[in-house]
Amino acid sequence: MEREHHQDLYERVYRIVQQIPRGKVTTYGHIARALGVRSGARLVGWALNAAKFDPEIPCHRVVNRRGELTGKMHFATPTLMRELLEGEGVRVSDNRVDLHQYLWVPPVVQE
DNA sequence: CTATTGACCTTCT
DNA sequence: GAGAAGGCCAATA
Repeated sequence: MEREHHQDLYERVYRIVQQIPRGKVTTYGHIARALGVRSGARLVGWALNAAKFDPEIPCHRVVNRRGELTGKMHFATPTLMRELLEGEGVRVSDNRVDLHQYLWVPPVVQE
């Protein structure tokens, strides 16, 4: 049995982010909860920050619990995240998306 | 090595 | 219902 290292956790985060359907978004808390760490939502942010230059990972589909685009300033341009979401049909108003309409809950990862 | 910060969340007041 | 505090894990100074 392999012990869980942080790299494995990062890999799981990337895997879930890649599974986010186009036109949908999810939150850091849901990803952390799907991974089993209830209060490890900040880790998701760090994981995405480490792979924000990877085009294979749609980091723009991850928002905070309020639906705000808190990570937009960490993209190449401050408006890139919003433009990517709008390009997928997600309506962004006041730097915020409607989670009741676009939220996608990731399945719980079982090992 | 300790202290502070960070793309956050839950719970208590 | 809104606001404050605590907690969690990892990275940086």
